Amino acid sequence: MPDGDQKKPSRIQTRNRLVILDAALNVFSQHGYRGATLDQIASEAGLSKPNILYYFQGKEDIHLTLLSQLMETWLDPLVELDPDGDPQTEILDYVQRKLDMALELPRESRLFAGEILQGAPRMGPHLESDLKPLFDQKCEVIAGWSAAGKIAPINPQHLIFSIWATTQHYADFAAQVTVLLGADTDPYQTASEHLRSMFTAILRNKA
Amino acid sequence: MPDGDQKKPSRIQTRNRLVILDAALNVFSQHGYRGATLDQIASEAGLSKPNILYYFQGKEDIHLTLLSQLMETWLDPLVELDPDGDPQTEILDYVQRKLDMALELPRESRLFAGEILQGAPRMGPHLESDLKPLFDQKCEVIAGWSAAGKIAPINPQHLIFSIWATTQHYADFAAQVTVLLGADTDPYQTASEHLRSMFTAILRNKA
DNA sequence: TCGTGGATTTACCAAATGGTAAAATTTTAT
DNA sequence: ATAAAATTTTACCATTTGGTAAATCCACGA
Repeated sequence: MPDGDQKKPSRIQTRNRLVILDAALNVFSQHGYRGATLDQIASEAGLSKPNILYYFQGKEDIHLTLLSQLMETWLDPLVELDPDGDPQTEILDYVQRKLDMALELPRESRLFAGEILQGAPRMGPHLESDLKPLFDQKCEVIAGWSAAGKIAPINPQHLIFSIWATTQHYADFAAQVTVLLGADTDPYQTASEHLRSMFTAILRNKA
Repeated sequence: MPDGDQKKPSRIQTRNRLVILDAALNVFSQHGYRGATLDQIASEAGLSKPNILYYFQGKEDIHLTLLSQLMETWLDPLVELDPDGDPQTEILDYVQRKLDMALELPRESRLFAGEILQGAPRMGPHLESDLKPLFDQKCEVIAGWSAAGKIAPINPQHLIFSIWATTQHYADFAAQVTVLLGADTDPYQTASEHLRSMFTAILRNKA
């Protein structure tokens, strides 16, 4: 009997929890936490509302589960940034990985964006405990490269912000991008080229 | 008797409509359209719920009014980009105006971001009719500068996306920025310098 | 000062919301 | 096959939601 189950989950449990989380990702990423309803999640999951509450303790539990799972995926591209690799390559590859992730997981990107937009009320602690240490660590790596003259002098913190902003923009603001580029245009190719050329210029910059 | 009033508004009307819109901006920008409640808006405005519905036809009317008013303000910095000015100066000044606006009007930035994040269900038409023509026009200006060799070769559409993304990031993701930079650090000065140096590098780029 | 129309409050309402209890059904191990 | 456990459904419930009707209050010009 699930909810706060300790034993290993049955096949049904595993399947239904996945189905519910997938449905919840659709709804939460589209309407935000307060705008999402259990009925909508239930309907999208093809289950009854009480059935959903059999697998999760409540609305907040579902949301929190999604955010926790997402955090790992989300930090992954930054984790892979290798202090011993070639600086230029490492950063450009990081940009590419972030862009790929935004385009492959737009719902996740929007869920994250929505939570931050609302002041991270349910994710503040995760930011402090998971994101900040990694961020600080990688900032030092980039600062080291910068100091050693391997890349242009640059503020590492704001560089990372710029990478996040420009890549996630294509997921979070997809509705706007689509209108402005035309529904037929696929932004991926051009976006990828633009970002590569842009961050190349920044890392080369001599002033 | 207001609501869809035709005659010129009284002092009380003007004041209360402003108070309501300000309160609504707080609530909508923090919780999104569906997550916002009339009770909350009323409470924040210091008025009763029926009193609010005396001035606006309903929740959607308030939201729509906010978005319409916002659109003008939001396009303004781009309107000011002068085709006859010095390209480098014009673009860097545009970046600066966008950053200033994000830091001075964070609620407006978040309201806008939230609406786009949710697929622009109530603003799609405005994007097509107001934003797109201006966007296309300014893209051609930049493309002209690029073709004339006055700035580096660059994709104008994605350049503008990058400007929007990097500047609005400081308003929309303020919760994250605050955690990562430390609550005591004021991001404005460093962000401004970073963005100026970054976009300078891009516009100078020879490849 | 008094009437009139604008402004506000009180008292509601139907629908939707997150959630629960318990009965009914299905799965699983024996 | 059958009992026990896991799963799902049915029938609710209290609260909140957007919104309305009507009574009341109040400002202000004649």
